[in-house]
Amino acid sequence: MALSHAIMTALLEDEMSGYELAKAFDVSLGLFWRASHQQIYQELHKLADKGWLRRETVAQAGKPDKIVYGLTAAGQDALSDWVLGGSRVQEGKDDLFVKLYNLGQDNAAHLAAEVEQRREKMMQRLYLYERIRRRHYAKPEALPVRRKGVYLALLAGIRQGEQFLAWCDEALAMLATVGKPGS
Amino acid sequence: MALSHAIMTALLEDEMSGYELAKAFDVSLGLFWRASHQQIYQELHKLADKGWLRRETVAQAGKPDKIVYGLTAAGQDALSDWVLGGSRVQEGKDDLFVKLYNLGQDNAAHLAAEVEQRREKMMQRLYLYERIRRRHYAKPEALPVRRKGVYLALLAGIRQGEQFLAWCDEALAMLATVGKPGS
DNA sequence: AATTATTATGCAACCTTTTGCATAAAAAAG
DNA sequence: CTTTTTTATGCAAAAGGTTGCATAATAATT
Repeated sequence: MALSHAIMTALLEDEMSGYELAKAFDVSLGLFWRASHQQIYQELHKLADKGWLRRETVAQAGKPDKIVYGLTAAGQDALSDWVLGGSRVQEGKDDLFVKLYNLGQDNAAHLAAEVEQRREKMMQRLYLYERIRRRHYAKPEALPVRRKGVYLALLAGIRQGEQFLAWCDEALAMLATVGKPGS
Repeated sequence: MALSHAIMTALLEDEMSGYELAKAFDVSLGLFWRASHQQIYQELHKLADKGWLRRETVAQAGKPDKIVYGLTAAGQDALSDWVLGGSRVQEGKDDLFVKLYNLGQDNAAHLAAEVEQRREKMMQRLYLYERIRRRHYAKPEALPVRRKGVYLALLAGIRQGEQFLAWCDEALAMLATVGKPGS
């Protein structure tokens, strides 16, 4: 289970509340590791109980109180150790590829529409990636060490997205020939 | 939940036992949808109870009996309907990308080793993909409709894999500059 | 003035997936 | 002849993740 480590990683630079973490996950680490707010709140409790996070209630003007979490020394150690251990990969699961195994004249149009939709979504995501890249990672060689790692992760996302767009185009071209009169 | 539909998809062409399904998942659909044998056996029971699969015990010479499953008409209908519905994507989760956010002089060598390992694994997988492609999908335009879909899924796997290899090379180059004397 | 959106946290039920164990027959290896 | 591997199926506990609901304060909208 590495959600805990993803959360601690997000807390490396800034202290944050559960709510802020949930939002940060949507635009940064979350692009590589999705988590719902329920999961995050639960995990924060566990990590605080373990002594890897410190919790502090902060009163705010004009907003409800929040509980801000920060890494403890023990948390930092645990995180460092984890990085040096083995990695797990949980391969993604996508209905679309299973559906393609069921391709036929009757569903070719529907599948093409789904591919088109995915293409759109990926375009939007790539747009976000590129904006982040230009703003924060324009000169990757000049970055401080830790940020170079973040850059590499971002780069993986960009490359994968671009490749996916190209595949969508190929798939759409082939799907267009299926279910047409001349086939 | 689409494991059930992945299983039914695998049974589209051949009837199979749970054991055979588990092995087929390792080299075909399973490249897009991982499932353990426990999951498969459990799902087979559910699908048979629902009436979407037919079960038949087959005695074998020199081997234990097996239970062979095949799609029923109801199962085929359910599968067809599912293809026309909306899709779900469960994005993959990979410790490696989270770890990259923790890059530092102390762990750069370890992370490089992990990337190198991934590269190796992907090379092997790509080798398998390419063999399948050459043997069964050499002329994609000439394939029957359903097989064209399978080809597109395979193509996605190949393209993604090739992209990943390229990323690994870039990552290794950058990681090599971290933790070195001149940085 | 009433409704909707945002900030903020959390419980509980359920579903899915993983992990560990158990059984059993036959073939292959040592 | 004993051990290991392959074929074949399954249970049960635990972990991980999703869905739905609940609360509560303030800000913004209609």
